[in-house]
Parts: sequence; structure tokens; C-alpha cells
Amino acid sequence: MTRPYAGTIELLRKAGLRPTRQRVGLSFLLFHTGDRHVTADQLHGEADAAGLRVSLATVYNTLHQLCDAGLLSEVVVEPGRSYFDTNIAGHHHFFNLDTGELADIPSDSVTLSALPAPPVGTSIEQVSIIVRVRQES
Amino acid sequence: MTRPYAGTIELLRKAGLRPTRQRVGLSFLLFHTGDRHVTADQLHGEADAAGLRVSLATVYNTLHQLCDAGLLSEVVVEPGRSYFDTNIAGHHHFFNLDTGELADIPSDSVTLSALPAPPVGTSIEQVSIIVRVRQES
DNA sequence: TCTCAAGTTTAGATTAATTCTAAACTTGAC
DNA sequence: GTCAAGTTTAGAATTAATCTAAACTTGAGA
Repeated sequence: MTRPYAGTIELLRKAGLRPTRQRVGLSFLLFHTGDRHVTADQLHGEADAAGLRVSLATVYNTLHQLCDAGLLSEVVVEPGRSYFDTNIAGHHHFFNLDTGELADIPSDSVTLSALPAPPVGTSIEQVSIIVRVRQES
Repeated sequence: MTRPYAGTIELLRKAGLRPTRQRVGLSFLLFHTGDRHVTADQLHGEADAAGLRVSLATVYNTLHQLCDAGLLSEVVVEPGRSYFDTNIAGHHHFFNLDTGELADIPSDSVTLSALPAPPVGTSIEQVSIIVRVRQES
């Protein structure tokens, strides 16, 4: 028998987070299905479907902790809707205004030449490009 | 005596919006103070301070109508906070994660070379770049 | 200038996402 | 095992934003 959660537990430990049942379950859902864009609500639903009882508050806590640990990134596309992205390599996205779908843009397929200096006294933390698209009629 | 609102009224008429007292007042606040980044709430407060009684619902309505008319653009930087920007030429911004300040990036100071094709069946509506910065310690 | 239908505004209720709270429960070092 | 520190939880609270239907403006036409 293999230990399906061993990697996940390791991941959490490295991030300084206790591998609780909830965190392990949620992380497993997040990181073992390829790249994902989920809202807190969606993940909560998936957990439920997978038989993992977790409160929504914990889903939010865990998502933010994983963000802080750099394992996840938050993408804000519309007021009042926030996605969490398991692909932390490229922070660029297509956002379909009509369907609400979010798709990654591989960071090597975009070249940003010349970026102005940040305001005095600040340093750049992240550059995010969102390309809003519409369904062609 | 000059007619301070003549330009504003003209602007609204061209956008197909009746120049009501509220819309004229709000547009005046928006477009006669240089480039601005305001939340609906801030604008509501300013209107109040200027002696213009407007409900918050009208502030939201007007902001959205001006967006639809292309006179304003909406910038989403954080979940649950939405700014409206009177500078529609460049959609790029610095966002200070520590202070919440938003600053324009002149669009000619950024060059985006190479952008992948949008998903099949969609066309690009807008490209927005947000550079998140942090206060240097 | 008066009238009136269409377009606007409004207060207040409502929604939806998210955060807070403090009590109950795990976890893991010892 | 024990226990303090860290987590989770249900439910309340908060926040931004939207909706509702009744009251009010606006301006085109008489």
C-alpha cells in the first residue's frame, strides 16, 4: 500500500503548517489534479463531495495560508469573486467575461518589455496580466 | 457668468444619458479634478461633502453607466474592493498592497510584446496589467 | 407653460462573499 | 498518556454591491 498523502503532508510541513485532516484533504484536492482555478466555495463543494467535512471558514483559512506560503496564488478578476490558482509559475490569465472561465497564460508566451520604475519607496512584489475576452457572437 | 456644467452635460448627452442633477454632479466631481481612482463609497462621500444629495445606489448606477459608455473604467485589485478610474487611456496600474493606493502606469511606458491568441471563439476585450508593490522596510 | 410617459432616483431590504468570534477539538512534543 | 499551543467550527457579523417598487424628474410635444 502506498501512502497517497505523504507528499501532501510533506508539503504542508515545509510550509510550517500542521498537517491536519482538513488541510491535508484540501491540499490533496488542490494539488493532485493538474492546474486549477477554484473559488473557496467550489473547493468547499468538492471537499463535501469527496466526503471531507470541512467548514467554509477553514477552506478560506487554508487557502490564505497556502497563499502566504507561496503554494497558491490569488487571482482577482471581478469584484466579489476571487479565484485561487495552483499554478504559481505564471500569473497571467485569460478571463472570459461571458462565462466566468479563467485560463492560464503560460508566462513564457508573454513578454513584457520595459516596465516603469515603481513609486519611490516601494518594490515590485508581483506583476499580473489579465486579458479579458468575450465570446464571439 | 460661465456655465461650469456645460461640458459635463454635453458629455452625458453624448453618452445617451439624461443629464440629471445627480449624474451631472457626480460626473463633475469625477472629471474635473485630473485623473482619479475612486471607490463608489468614496465618491458618495465626496458628493455628500459637496452638498450633493445622492443615494449610494445612484452612485453605483452612474459609475456603471459611465463605464458602459466608455468614459470610465473599472479596476479590480482586491477581492471586495473595486476602483473606478477616470483615465481610460491606459489600463495599467501600480497597486500598493500596504496602503491600498492605486497609481496609473502610462500605457506608453509599458510594452507588451507577444501575447498568445485568445481561447478559440473569443476575442480580446481588454488587457490589464497590475503591478503589486510593497512599501520598502 | 402644461402634461405625461419614459427614464431616474431612492430608502431599505437583500444577496453574496468573506471575515470574525469564542468555544470545542486536535495535534504532537514531552 | 498529558497538555499547551495550534486548529476547526457554527453561526453571527461585516462588507460591497444589487435589487425592489414606489416616488420623483425630465423634456418632448401640445
